[in-house]
Amino acid sequence: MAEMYIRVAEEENEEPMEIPSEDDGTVLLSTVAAQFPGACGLRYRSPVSQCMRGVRLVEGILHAPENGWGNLVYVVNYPKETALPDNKRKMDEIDASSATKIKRGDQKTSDLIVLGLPWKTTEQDLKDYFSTFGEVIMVQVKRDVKTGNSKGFGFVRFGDWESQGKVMSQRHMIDGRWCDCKLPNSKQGPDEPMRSRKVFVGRCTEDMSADELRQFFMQYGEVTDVFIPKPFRAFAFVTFADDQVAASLCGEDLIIKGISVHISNAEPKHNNTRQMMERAGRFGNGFGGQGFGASRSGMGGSSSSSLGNFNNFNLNPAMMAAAQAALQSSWGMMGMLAQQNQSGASGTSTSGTSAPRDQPQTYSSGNSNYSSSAALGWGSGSNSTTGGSGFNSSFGSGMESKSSGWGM
DNA sequence: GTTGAGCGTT
Repeated sequence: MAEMYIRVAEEENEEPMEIPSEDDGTVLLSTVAAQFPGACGLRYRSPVSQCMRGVRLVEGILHAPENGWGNLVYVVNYPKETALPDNKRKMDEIDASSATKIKRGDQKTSDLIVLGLPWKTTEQDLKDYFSTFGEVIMVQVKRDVKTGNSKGFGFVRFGDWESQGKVMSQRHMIDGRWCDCKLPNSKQGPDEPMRSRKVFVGRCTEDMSADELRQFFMQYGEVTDVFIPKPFRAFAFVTFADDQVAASLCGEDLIIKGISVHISNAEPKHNNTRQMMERAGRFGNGFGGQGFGASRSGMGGSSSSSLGNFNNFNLNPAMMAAAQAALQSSWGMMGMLAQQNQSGASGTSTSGTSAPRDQPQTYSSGNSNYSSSAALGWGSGSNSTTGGSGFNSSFGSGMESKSSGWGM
């Protein structure tokens, strides 16, 4: 079938945009969503019945009505009535809604990190590419100071919120590589696990591509990220723009390409103190025999000082500081392994290797290898002034050592 | 085979 376009608009009487179809005459929901972020379907007014009709949507693919797409204007469906993008609101509505929007402060743009850049990509290349989405007010390519080589990532900032949203909601082919644009870790506030926007997708099969997953999950809400570990491990992560969408899917079994996958909440990536503490608590009975971090619900709330939670245990401040230092240092937990038995210490160290980039990379920044030989003594000895139990008990489980951000 | 890469010399 020859290339064709269907006409799509935000509202029935608004100026339509032409959206390309696939060779087989279907239209991908992702194609629609690329122009209308958050779109979850299409509808149209039947010339016969004068009623609105939904367009058939199967696993991210929109199928033409019986007599083909024709010249009708298709109207975008959004998951919720309120999801209409602000820039499409009518003027009087803007005045009404902008006050609350601005008060919430979620209109401000932020630097976005651009991951996966080809080594050769320059700031000019970035600017040229991203300018098609809106006004670009800053681009950077991060380089090794000594060599001047690109580190393979950069930053971009847009002048307006809508451009930023659109850029974050899709992948980008830049100089021949797929790149992702996300909020950098430094800008991601601490996110309560319970309100995570990311879900874990278990029982994936190898033939489910990231793109297919994105198209599938798009029906529930705007998808901002899909992650499939390589090599294949039968699971994936899908991040939504809206935490409520993520929450609503948890526990569900969904059928993708005929396969039942299981959705559950994504465990936090263990790379910050609190999360490591919580996790540590789940393994060997850590501190004072109490378990450590309590359950999520128990810990909840205070996004501020994660150390505050230590007050529940009889550890003196020096130990608390040292504990945090140890957790964040490249020694990870190893430094804290007391001379004791390691009860559950086989751990889940993801093979610290691999640089699965398809371009040769030579100048890597090594962080890694915690040689298990050196055991810092953490006995009950001289440190403990508060008498109580020290760090005697085992602190098992291989912890990774990197420290960066709130990866959710 | 059910828990993830990489994050900014200001």
